[in-house]
Amino acid sequence: MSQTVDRALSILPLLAEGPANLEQVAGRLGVHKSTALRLLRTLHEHGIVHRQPDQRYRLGTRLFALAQQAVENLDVREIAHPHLVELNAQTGHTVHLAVHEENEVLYIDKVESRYPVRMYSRIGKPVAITVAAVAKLLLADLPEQERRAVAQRLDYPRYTARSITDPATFLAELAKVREQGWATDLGGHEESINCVGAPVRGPDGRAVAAMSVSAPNVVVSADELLTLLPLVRRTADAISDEYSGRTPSPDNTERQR
Amino acid sequence: MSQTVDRALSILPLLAEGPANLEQVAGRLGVHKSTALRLLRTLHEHGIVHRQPDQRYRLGTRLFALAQQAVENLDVREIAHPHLVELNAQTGHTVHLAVHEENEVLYIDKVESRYPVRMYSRIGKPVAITVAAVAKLLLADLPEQERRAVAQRLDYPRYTARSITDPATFLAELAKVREQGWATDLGGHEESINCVGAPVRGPDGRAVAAMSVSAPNVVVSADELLTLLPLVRRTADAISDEYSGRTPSPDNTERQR
DNA sequence: AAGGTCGTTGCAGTGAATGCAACAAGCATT
DNA sequence: AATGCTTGTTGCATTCACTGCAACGACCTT
Repeated sequence: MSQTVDRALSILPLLAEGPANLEQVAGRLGVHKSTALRLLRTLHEHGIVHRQPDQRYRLGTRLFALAQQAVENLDVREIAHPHLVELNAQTGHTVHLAVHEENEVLYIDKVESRYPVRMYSRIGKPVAITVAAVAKLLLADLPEQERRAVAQRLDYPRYTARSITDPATFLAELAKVREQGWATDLGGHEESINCVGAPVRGPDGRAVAAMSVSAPNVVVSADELLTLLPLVRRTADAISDEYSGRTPSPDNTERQR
Repeated sequence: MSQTVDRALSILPLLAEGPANLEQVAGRLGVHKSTALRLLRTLHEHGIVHRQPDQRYRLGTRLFALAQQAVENLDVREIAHPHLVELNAQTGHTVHLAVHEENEVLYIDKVESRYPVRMYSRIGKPVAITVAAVAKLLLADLPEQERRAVAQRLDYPRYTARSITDPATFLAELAKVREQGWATDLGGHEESINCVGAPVRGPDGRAVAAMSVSAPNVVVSADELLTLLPLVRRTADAISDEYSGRTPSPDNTERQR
C-alpha cells in the first residue's frame, strides 16, 4: 500500500539472513543506492537495524526489545476469554484458564455453565498442582532439569484414590503429557470430576497458559468427555494463534496434527 | 530521514504497549486516520502488525520471528550462555548478559537463581544505564570523547539514594571502572540489590558484552558478593577467550582455585 | 428509525521520495 | 606515490506517491 514503507520493511527479512552492505541491499531491493541509504538511515534511527563497525547493516536489538515488551503487555486472558465462552457454549461445561507463576499454577479465568457472569470463585486461587490437567500441561513444558526439581519439592496430597502421590509417577505423567500435547485429570482432585485440557503457546512455542474443560461424572462419563479433546485442542490452538499474532487463515478448516 | 517510514516505525513502540485501534494510532502519530490506515496496512501485509478479531492492531508474529533472528545472530549470546549457567550453578545468584547498541544497553540473556522459569523477565529491556554494572562496563570501554558525549545526554534518574545523578560523577565512575576492569552496582538501582560485573572482550580487545552477578542484600552482603569478583572475572575472560577464538586450553583448569 | 462511532475509499494537490550524477574516502594495484 | 577501483554520501530537479479531506458505509446503541 505504501511504497516507501513497503521497501523499508522488505529490508528486514533480507538482513535477517545476515549482515549486508548498502549496495547489496540496494541491489536486492531494486532501487538506487541513495534510496536504500535513506531507508536504512531511517531504520537505523529507530534502532531497528544496527550498523556494524565494518559499516554493514544487521538487525538491531531494538527489535528484540519491542517483541519482548509486546508479549509482556499481552493479556492472555483478554484474548482467550471469547474462545472460552465459545467452547463453553459448544460443550455446556465449565472451562478454565490457568497460568504458571512462581511455583504455583493458578486459574485466571473461568466460564461456568449457565452463568455468563464472571464469578471469581476459583479464579486467582492456586490449583492442585499435582493432579490438575492445566498444571500438568504447564509443568510438562518446563525443561527437564527444572521439571525434576519441581517434582521433588512438591507436596503430593492424596485428594482421592486416584491422586498422584509421588514424584516419579508425576514425572512420568508429565513426560506423557509433554509427548501427547494434552492432559487429563480423571478424578484425581475430586472423585467425581474429570477434566481434559490443552496448552496455549506463545510465539516462541512455550506454554504461556493452559485451558481445560471440566465435568462431573454424573453429567458425562470420562470417555464422553474425552471425545471433546479435538475441540479443546482446536480452541487452545486458536488462542495460541491469536496470542502469537498469527492470522487465523479464513479457510483453515482443519489443522493437521 | 524518510517521513513515511519514520511514521510507520513510530507505530511499533506504540503497539508494543498494547493493542490499539486506528484512531488511537492516528491520534498518537498526529496524522489523519486514512494515513494511519495505510501505514498499518503496509505493516500488516508484512506481518509486522496483526489485526485482532476486535479490529484492533498489535504486533504480529513476523516481528517476533525477526527479533528471534536478531538475537540469534548475536553469537556472543550463544557462546556465553553455558558459562552463565555454570556461574549461576556455582554462585546460586542471578546472572545477566548485556550488550551496548544504539545508545541503549540491554539484557540479552539471564540465568535466574533456581527459577529459570522467569527466564525472559528482564531480557530485552533496556537497563538503567546510569547505574547498572553492565552499563558502566560497556560505556567505560568507549573512547573518551564519546563517553563524554554520552554522559552529557543521559538522564540521571534517582532510583535510590545511591544512584548516580550527574554526568561528572558518572564519568568519574566510568574512569574507575575502565581502570580496574570490573564494576559494581551497590544499591544504585534498587536499594537492596547489589551487582558485580566484568566485561566480555572481542579479539580486538573491545568490550562486546558485559556480564554481572546480582543478589539481594538479604541473601549476601555487598562484601560477600565482592568475594565472587575473581570468579566473575574468570568467567568473563573465559567467554572472551572463546569468543575471540582463543583456545580455552583444555588443561588450564578453571577449577584449580 | 435516528444518531453515533469507527473503519474505508476516491480524489486532487503537493510535498516528499526518487534517481541521477558528482563527490569523498578508503583500499588495492601498479 | 600515483592511479584506479569500490563503496558510501550529498545536492538537486523531477515527478510520483503520500497526504488530508470529505463522503460513504458498516455496525452498534438509544
